[in-house]
Amino acid sequence: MQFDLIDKKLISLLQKDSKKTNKELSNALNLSVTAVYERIKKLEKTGVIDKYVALIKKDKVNKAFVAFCHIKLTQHTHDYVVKFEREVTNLEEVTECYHISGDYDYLLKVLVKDMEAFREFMVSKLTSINHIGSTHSMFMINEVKHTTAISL
Amino acid sequence: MQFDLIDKKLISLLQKDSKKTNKELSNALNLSVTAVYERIKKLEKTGVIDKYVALIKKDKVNKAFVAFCHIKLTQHTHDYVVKFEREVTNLEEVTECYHISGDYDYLLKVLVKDMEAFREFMVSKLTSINHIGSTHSMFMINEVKHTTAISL
DNA sequence: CTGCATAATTGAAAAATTTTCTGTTAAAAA
DNA sequence: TTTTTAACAGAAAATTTTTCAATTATGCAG
Repeated sequence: MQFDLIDKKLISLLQKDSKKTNKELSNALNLSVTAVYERIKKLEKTGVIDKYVALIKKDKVNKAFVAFCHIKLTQHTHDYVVKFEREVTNLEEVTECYHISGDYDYLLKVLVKDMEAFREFMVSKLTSINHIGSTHSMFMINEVKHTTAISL
Repeated sequence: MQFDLIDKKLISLLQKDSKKTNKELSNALNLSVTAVYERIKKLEKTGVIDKYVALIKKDKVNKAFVAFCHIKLTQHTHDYVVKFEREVTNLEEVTECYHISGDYDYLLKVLVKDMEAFREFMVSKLTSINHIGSTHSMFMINEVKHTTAISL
């Protein structure tokens, strides 16, 4: 699907605040409420808009400690990779896991309460997954920028 | 603020799908619509819920190429740090920027169209920021897991 | 344990929003 | 130019959010 300027503005607005009413959007876009409604439906149907979510402040729910873990596997057989990926996905502390190029195979984002919780996570959860060769963790000192919005 | 089981379920549901109606939520939680409404309002007022957003599929908007950039500064004077952080924040390709511990100072998540666009980003945007000592980039091969939901 | 104050819950009414519908206009294709 | 299709607008219908008044639960001081 291809976007005109109105679509781009609309997507931008919805990425900032999905609770805006169609009337508010229609004002911002100089369109009728129905036109906005139909455009949004189209964005949903074509899968441009994946879903609508509430974003939670992590410090309000005791998950202010963020770690980035680089992980290397011992082997890269299909079975090992699939198993590793499944087990990592099932860890609730892991919010993101990317297979990446470079020295390490994976990059994980891990959210926990504090360093102690992270230690516990490493010892009893992460390193208990088999076939992990080595890990290297970095800790977030400050979140300079973090947006879910993609600019287009 | 402190959460009971209902709050936790509610937060979990809203993190998955913020478009659920209060009636649907009230069914799932065995509560009245108003009770759900009041609980949500409280979560918003206390800042637990930061905001509501639409999540876009990056491959649908030509931003399927994801890079993680490690960056080291030449110096760490207050001025340099502040300036770097401001300029990086202003780059639309950078969706995330974390000040981190370890060998490098920052970790960036960069969204662009393809490798060529990334090259252009590096040459004309990122490295044109002063006081960058060195960079090390990794490229996403596959997104194994990526959720905005924090489990609690 | 009792009474008071506060907080949470409920159902119903009111207000606002979403969704549908019909017809019109604009744009693209024949 | 004519035909077809897509996008748009306004109004009605359906649904949802929000407010309101009253009730029930909860915590605390006496």
